[in-house]
Amino acid sequence: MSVLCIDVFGDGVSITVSSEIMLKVRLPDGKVLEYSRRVRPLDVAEEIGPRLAKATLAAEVNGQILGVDSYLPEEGEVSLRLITKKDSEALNVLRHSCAHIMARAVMRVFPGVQLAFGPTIENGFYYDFELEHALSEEDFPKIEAEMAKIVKEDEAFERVEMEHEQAIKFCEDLKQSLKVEHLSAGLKDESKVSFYRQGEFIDLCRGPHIPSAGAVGAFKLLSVAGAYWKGDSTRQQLQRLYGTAWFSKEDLEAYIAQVEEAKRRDHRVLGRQLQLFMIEPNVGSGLVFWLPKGAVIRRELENFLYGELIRRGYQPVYTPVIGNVHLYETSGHYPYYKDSQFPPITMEDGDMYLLRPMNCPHHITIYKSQPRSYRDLPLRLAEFGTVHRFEQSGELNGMTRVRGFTQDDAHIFCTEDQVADEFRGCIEMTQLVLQTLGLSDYRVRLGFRDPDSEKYVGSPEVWDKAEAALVHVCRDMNLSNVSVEKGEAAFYGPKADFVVTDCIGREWQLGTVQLDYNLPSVQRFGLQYIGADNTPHQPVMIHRAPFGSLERFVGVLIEHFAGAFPLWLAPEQVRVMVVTQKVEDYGRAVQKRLSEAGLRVTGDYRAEKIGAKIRAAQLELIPYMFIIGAREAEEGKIAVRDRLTGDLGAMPLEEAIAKLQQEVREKTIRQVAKGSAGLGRKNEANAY
RNA sequence: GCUGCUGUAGCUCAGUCGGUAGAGCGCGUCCUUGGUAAGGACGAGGUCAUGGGUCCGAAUCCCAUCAGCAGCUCCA
Repeated sequence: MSVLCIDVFGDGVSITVSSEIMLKVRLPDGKVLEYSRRVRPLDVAEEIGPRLAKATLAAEVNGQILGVDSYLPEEGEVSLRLITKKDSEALNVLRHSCAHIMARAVMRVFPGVQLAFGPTIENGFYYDFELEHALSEEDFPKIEAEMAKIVKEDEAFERVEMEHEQAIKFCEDLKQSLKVEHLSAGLKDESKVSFYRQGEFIDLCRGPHIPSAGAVGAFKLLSVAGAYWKGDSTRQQLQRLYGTAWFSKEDLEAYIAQVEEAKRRDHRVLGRQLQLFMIEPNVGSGLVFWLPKGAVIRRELENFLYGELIRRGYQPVYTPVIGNVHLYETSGHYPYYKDSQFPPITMEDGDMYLLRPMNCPHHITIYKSQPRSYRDLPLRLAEFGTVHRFEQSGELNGMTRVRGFTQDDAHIFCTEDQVADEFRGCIEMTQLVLQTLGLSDYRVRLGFRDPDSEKYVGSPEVWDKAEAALVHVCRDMNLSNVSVEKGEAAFYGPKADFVVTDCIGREWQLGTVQLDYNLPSVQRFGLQYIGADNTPHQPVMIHRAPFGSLERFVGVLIEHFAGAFPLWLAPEQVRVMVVTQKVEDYGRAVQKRLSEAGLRVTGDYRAEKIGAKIRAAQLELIPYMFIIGAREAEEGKIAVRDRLTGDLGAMPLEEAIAKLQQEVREKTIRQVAKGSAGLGRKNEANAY
């Protein structure tokens, strides 16, 4: 008698099934539930009788899905991961099943469709199809109606296993040529593959699936787009249909609300509304104009970082934004990256100049300009360096993906012994930057080399040493959320990328610290320093940029703060407004005093009601309003209004100035209210 | 670069069957001088992305180009 043990992933429930349809559920508290008719696998098993082994197994107790999967218990005990509804994994299972349901519906609406792949992604799923008809949103209601029908019918997902050859034949009979290709290419080494059947629909699939379609509580088709077969841009393009699915309607609604929130925070929208930046197609795609208000934010960030650079022993430099092509030939970037560079400028004498795509060769040029001693190291050269890369047109996106951008770049030249300390310093600086801006939710991705790949330069020993140093530093610093990803290294060395999650859950790769044993090498720039032993040695380089680029960083910040910047970054910190024009003179005097106190201030002396002026300032996300009426003018005070909390009452001007100056000095971040984007929300005064 | 969608006033958008353009916000002027999220009146503002084509006639239909959006591919 074969027994199937289901090991539970996560919270310690275990289920045992015998071939005689016996099932026990052991809960974490030790209690054992005898199986009941409500346990799904038994229902399915009974339907197919002796073919229990082929049944899809899933466990549902008292209406809760405990787990899903299906396996053939051939001999003895088989271990099977079981997923509880509480696990994030359970949603993925649900969504993948929903992808099958969607594919089934599409096949019903558009017979003859070819199926490609249909995996889950964050917050949803997609399925790639090949079909003549160009899918559009107009087709969604039809497909969704068919999906709803399938969910309502609540048919079970059934696992079917086949020998490899049998599977190929099977897919040929189904006329699913993409599946045939996948079986004979990607899966060619598998002796056995599985399919999942649901009614008339059957699809090559590893599983697992929900027990039956009814478990899908809510779903919605989202969009359709092109995607290449097997992710290869040289192969045919398929139609990718995106959708999302949840256990309940409430979850779906919450998700849709979150998407709406993201749209309202879109830096491209806020950037225009708040007059932070613009892009003018007549000048060029992907070329950013920093408008006066955006320039304030950038300058404040630069000043902040500049102070840190000096404190940490960096030496700021300025270098040319173009350079002779030879430089980039030596670095190895040209012509290797030719396609993503602006084409070189060719002079009459044949000399070629390149708009620099990176700053490193220029800093290296400074290093090389004189002999270096070990006493000079570490040499830390910093520059807000503007670079240009000709990104493909479809890759451009607001400020987060542009063709001209400024890196808060620096290159550290040091000895191998100094690598660990320097690396630590870079990480600390990046942490400080993120912490100061309230981007506290991030992970550090250590990109290591893939030992089986040959695209990396340098000896394995050096790599091992570098990677070990990184791990050591991260461990030593007690960094949480560090993950090692093999194959993610730069070709010249391992790196640590800071992947930041903003306040609505999206991930952005911003800061980076990279170890480089390649560019200093004899094959490249042949950098040297004279060691204590009076012989030449090769330095190690560290490339680092805490922000990554000012453009992307500010783009992310706009969305993170929903345009409502902390006081020290706010383009306009205070607005003085008068209740009546009779006190305009006093208002202007207050404005002048604020300006002298170093605050960025404007005044609103229009012949408008005070309510209208307040509203305008609220919508412009100005942190403080100093309101002046006859009373204040008489008492020599101002009435302070806080954008977030409203009227703070009257206070002496100097007291208010001190309060604001302190807030600027401390770079205070006042609550970023989730669910409030700031602009465009009407009749929701409390949201601010 | 690829697939699909989109392009009308500074912004957000409407414009039916093809008959040479409209709203709100914003902007300007005037009236109003007020107490914590919108006072009123009047006015200016558009070669309907650009270039071709069909038609008596094109914002509207067709083609091309450019740009934007979503996704793919890419990201030193």
